[in-house]
Amino acid sequence: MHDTDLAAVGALIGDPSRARMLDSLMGGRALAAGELARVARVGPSTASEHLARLLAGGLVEVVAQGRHRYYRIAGPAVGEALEALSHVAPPRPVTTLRESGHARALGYARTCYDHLAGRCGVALHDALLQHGWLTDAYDVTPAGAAALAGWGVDVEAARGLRRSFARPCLDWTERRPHLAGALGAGLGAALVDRGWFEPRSPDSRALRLTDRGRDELVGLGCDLTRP
Amino acid sequence: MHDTDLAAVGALIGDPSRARMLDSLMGGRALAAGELARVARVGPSTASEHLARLLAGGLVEVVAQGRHRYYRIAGPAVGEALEALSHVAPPRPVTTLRESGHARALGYARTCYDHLAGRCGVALHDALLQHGWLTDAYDVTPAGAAALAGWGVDVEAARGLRRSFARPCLDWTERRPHLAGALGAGLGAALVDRGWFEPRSPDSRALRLTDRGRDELVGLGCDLTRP
DNA sequence: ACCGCGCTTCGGCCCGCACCGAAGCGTCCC
DNA sequence: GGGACGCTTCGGTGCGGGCCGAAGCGCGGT
Repeated sequence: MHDTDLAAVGALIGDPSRARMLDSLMGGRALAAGELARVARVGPSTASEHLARLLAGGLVEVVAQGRHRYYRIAGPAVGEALEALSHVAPPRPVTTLRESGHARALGYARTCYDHLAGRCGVALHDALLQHGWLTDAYDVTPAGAAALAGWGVDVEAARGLRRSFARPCLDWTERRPHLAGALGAGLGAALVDRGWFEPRSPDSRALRLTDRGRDELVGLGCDLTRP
Repeated sequence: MHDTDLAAVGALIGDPSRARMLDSLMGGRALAAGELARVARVGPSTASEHLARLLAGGLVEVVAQGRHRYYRIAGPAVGEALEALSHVAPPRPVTTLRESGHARALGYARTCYDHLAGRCGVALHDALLQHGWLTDAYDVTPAGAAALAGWGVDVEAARGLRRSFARPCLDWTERRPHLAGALGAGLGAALVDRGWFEPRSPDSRALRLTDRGRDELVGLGCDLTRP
């Protein structure tokens, strides 16, 4: 039996350089150490030390490919913890036009570890419920499974994974749920594969909704208007 | 529009003294500054400074009563964030027999901000579902509402609150859901009022299951055996 | 009114951690 | 094979934050 060391994990997240790294990794992609040094705005040696701490603390995992070392978030629980923390984190007022655009983009569509979040994520979640493809017990109906298969989402495969199948994940920008779990992850990947969303940059969580994506989501009844 | 400052909230939690305070406050009661100084094992002046930071950061709120200042967790979102962080926090191995007992007690029954958690919390959640008092969409059936009313839980009042009615909260010791939301909070309070659970100490999250509570829960079909 | 108590604020001290540059190791490419 | 590149480790530096004791303020009780 053990107790947990909240202070240790808080301190890991509590450094600005490490927080910037985790923030980028929440985009769901694995990033190389050099890239993480760049987003954190520190030198390579400093980044190495920070990454060693995140690794030892279990928040990230690493895969070596030749001389490149790719780091990624260690699993859904870490993603969930960071998203939950975002709800209680103080706002950081934006000071430049560039930051303002980035914050707006995050609020519209972004990756929350492995699934779609933001305005678009919440609208999609609502539409799935509205169409009866998803039940309010977060199960998929036969009609829903058929429709999602048309999008390239294998619902049965998602069901067989050793993680939560589908569940609401409270969106920090919308304050309403978007879809998480194995189903949310499958959907997020499929919608990028189909070209409905594309990454805004290689090291950011923000996604861009393409014209095709907008047409499809609006056709589905998603309310994408900005509040 | 704004972005969040993950580092700032991480740093708040990342100090051992402040983490100990938050840990105690997750017991759901408001604690006086002097009590928090004691649990954090620092002097009054240091405790004041830490509390000022937690207050400024929005993690706690304060109520003054005469010369006493009572601090408590600022709301359910903070409780949820701390619980989610507990899932990814490194284990802190216990080094004394006293700590070992405390850790075991936490795993058996504890307050997770305002609802019952641990083995007992999960067993109760499962029994509510098993009896059909709670649906898998986390709504209460008429039979459930009647039964819970018999326990002193006003289900309709819980439904009218400006917070999530009922939802699963993943338990960090059991790795399965216990019941959270307004319903979980009402239930937690009622079971303490009825003497099924009592606090182990004034500044700890750990609860003791009374003989009466055990009889009632076992009679309900709860599996309280330790793994 | 006076004293004790709870709590906060302030100034000073010290330790830990983030940072850097340099050096070293391994991989990749020509 | 040699050089460039990506990354890690190490030693040294400096700064920030936690800690304490002292002082001050307000409340409660006699």
